[in-house]
Amino acid sequence: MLELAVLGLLKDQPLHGYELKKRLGETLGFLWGVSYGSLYPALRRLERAGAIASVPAAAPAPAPSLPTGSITGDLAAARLRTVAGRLSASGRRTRKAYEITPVGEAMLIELLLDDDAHGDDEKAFALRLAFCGHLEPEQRLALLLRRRAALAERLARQLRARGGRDDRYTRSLMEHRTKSTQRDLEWVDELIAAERAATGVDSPAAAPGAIEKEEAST
Amino acid sequence: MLELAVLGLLKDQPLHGYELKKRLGETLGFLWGVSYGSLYPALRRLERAGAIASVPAAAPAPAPSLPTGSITGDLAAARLRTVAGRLSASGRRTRKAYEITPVGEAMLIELLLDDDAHGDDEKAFALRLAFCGHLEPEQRLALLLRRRAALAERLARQLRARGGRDDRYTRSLMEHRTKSTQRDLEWVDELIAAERAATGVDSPAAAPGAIEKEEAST
DNA sequence: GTCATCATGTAAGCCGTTACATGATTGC
DNA sequence: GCAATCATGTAACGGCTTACATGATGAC
Repeated sequence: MLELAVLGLLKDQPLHGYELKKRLGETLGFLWGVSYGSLYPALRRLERAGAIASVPAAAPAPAPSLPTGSITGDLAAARLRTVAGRLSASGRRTRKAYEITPVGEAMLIELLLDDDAHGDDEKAFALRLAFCGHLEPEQRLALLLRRRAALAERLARQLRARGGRDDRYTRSLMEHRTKSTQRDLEWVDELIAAERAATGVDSPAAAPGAIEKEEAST
Repeated sequence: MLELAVLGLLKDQPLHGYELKKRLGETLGFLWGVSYGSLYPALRRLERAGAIASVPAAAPAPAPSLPTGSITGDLAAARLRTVAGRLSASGRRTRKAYEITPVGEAMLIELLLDDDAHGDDEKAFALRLAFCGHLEPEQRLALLLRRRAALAERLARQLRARGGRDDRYTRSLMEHRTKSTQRDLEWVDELIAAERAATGVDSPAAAPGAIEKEEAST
């Protein structure tokens, strides 16, 4: 799961560990916060697997002039820009930026499609959805449909599960959970509808509607 | 977290490991499914800590005649009743039922109140809510208020977090998550209101309104 | 020169999982 | 006796966390 997040972020641009952690915590932070103790080992694993490579000298593009709002964050960003400028001239000092390789891109696709879904299920889907822009339209649709099926099954189970603890609070909890699942289902249905509308309704003859931007090359 | 669930279930009645796992998977299953590999070690830990005790000969009350609906389940229940009848006469054969001790009840309260909340946060609260019937009304209210605060803070963070990946899917994801948090907040507010209505509005002078049933003794 | 921050990493541990091993009871 | 299920456990591992150790850089 961590690997999926890392590859997804590196697909956009090369980054070094520290910066990766920040993005994982800030821009993707509504998903989860990672710690160095898992991030750096993960980076080494990915490098050994050939999915990412230490980038030679390219200074990472330092977040196109969007102030974060946090004082320390912006100070850090300013300093980073300075450093990056020097680095492009003299070579980096201590930082190791990584870029994704073709192998890594293949792995990213695989992780996005992989049904196994290690871990949380909720978090796993959220992460996949956040990066599903890198998939082909049919693959994306398949991902959404699988999610829909899982949610539908869960809802059925929840509606069936009239048993066990009959406590005021437990009941309220179950009810709330069922409603949540229903809303999740509706949401995914909207996503599916939007997807179908964009790609050509249903038939394999797809209309050329580009949703956002889409690049596939290295 | 597992310990909280185990103690909460044992507070109602003595159970053996196998049955505990089933309840964790069925009646509380919307929370999570535990495996023997964590359940049995947890039981031994709790026993060593003096929180639970191997029950001498008492046959566990086999779920007061509520058919589960599942064929195998009901068959198993029937068999269990037979066995239990024999056991009460001749002593149990292989099963080890556990009952909660006063120490365990104290630990249960502590775990319910403990703010640390190891693990998932969502799951942790769901679990606490499922067993918060064992708390005093003020403690329960405090638990709900803390949850409310946590959700409010999360919502503020989510509303603030206008940055990072500006991707169609990520945006939809963030929006959906924000809505979910809002609904969770509303739900908790309802619970709080109900709690206040039941205990005496707000002042420490509590009205004697008993919501469900409430026992405190061993 | 010292402090805050950037930056990389290691070690130990937690909390859970899957897979495996074992054996008693009961229905057929 | 054989299979299914009830029932208890162990071993190995997985993924992530916290806490710790290290050091470079720049601001003052």
